Amino acid sequence: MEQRIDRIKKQLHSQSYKLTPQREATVRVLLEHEDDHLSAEEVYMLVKEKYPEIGLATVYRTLELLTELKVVDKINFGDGVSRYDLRQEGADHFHHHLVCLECGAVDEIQEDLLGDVEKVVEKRWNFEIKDHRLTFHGICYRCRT
Amino acid sequence: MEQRIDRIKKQLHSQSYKLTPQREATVRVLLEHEDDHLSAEEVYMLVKEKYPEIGLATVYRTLELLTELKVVDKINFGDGVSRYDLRQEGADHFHHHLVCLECGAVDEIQEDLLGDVEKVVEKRWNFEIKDHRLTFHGICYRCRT
DNA sequence: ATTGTTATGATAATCATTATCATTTGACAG
DNA sequence: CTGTCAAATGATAATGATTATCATAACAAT
Ligand SMILES: [Zn+2]
Ligand SMILES: [Zn+2]
Ligand SMILES: [Zn+2]
Ligand SMILES: [Zn+2]
Repeated sequence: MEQRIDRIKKQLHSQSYKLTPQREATVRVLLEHEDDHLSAEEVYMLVKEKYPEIGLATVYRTLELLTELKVVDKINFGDGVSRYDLRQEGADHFHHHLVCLECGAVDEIQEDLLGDVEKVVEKRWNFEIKDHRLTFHGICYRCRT
Repeated sequence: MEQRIDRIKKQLHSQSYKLTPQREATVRVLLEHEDDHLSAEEVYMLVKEKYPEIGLATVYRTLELLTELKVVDKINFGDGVSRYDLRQEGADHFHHHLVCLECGAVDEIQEDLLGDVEKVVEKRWNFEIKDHRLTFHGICYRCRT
């Protein structure tokens, strides 16, 4: 945890940003909820517990900054809000998601399943892939009877 | 075109919805811009050209209805708006997208590249796939020097 | 201490989408 | 034909997420 924050701190410094207490509190919340997919409002509520004076705008700004630095990914599952998802450290690809139509759960697939597909796309469509988003919608293992 | 509208009409009727002039005008716009990825506002502007009395709310309602009927798919590329994409007729899977980070172009991949991946997900994660969303972000063939 | 830059918090503004409601349309019964 | 009723529409208000604004605070570097 502390080392992870330290590395994010260094990453911020390398672009001459500071790790202010507000930003650190926000990063801690994200780390503590690594498996969730929190909206800005949800992050705000959680950060307030450890840093009650923080403003909503600061949370938005911090999330935007972390997105720029590729510490988090901003994703959208079609409900009205953006959600923020911590990247696996050092992962060169963004993980995939399983959204259950029954119970709404969002599970993650960390494995890179797209290696072969990406080769095909690069070659056949002459497209230089930088990133991807892959989400499956269906029925999760819990909801299958 | 006409046959296509006729089939959509039947599909509507089968759920006891009517193909009103407003709805037909909206469907025509979608058919005429099959390769684009229009926002509700953009559809509204285009429909107004042939049906100036139409209201924005009606366009939203029609797009929602067509989404329900799976005539169109609602997608989100991360700019602030939802976009509506006509499904290939009879296609059981939703096509994929190539978003260019350079010029903003959105190209389509109609082939189903995910067959093998989906088998793996169904088996290894015990997840019953109903639909998917796959988007690649990168540099398109036009922008590669 | 002075200056200048960056970050913050409160709040207003924006903008896409949804809800409301009076009116219109069109199918259908008598 | 009229009258009736549910569905659909259009104008507009309301909502809700996100962004912009701006005065103030933090803080590093003279
Ligand atoms: Zn995730
Ligand atoms: Zn489930
Ligand atoms: Zn498309
Ligand atoms: Zn391009």
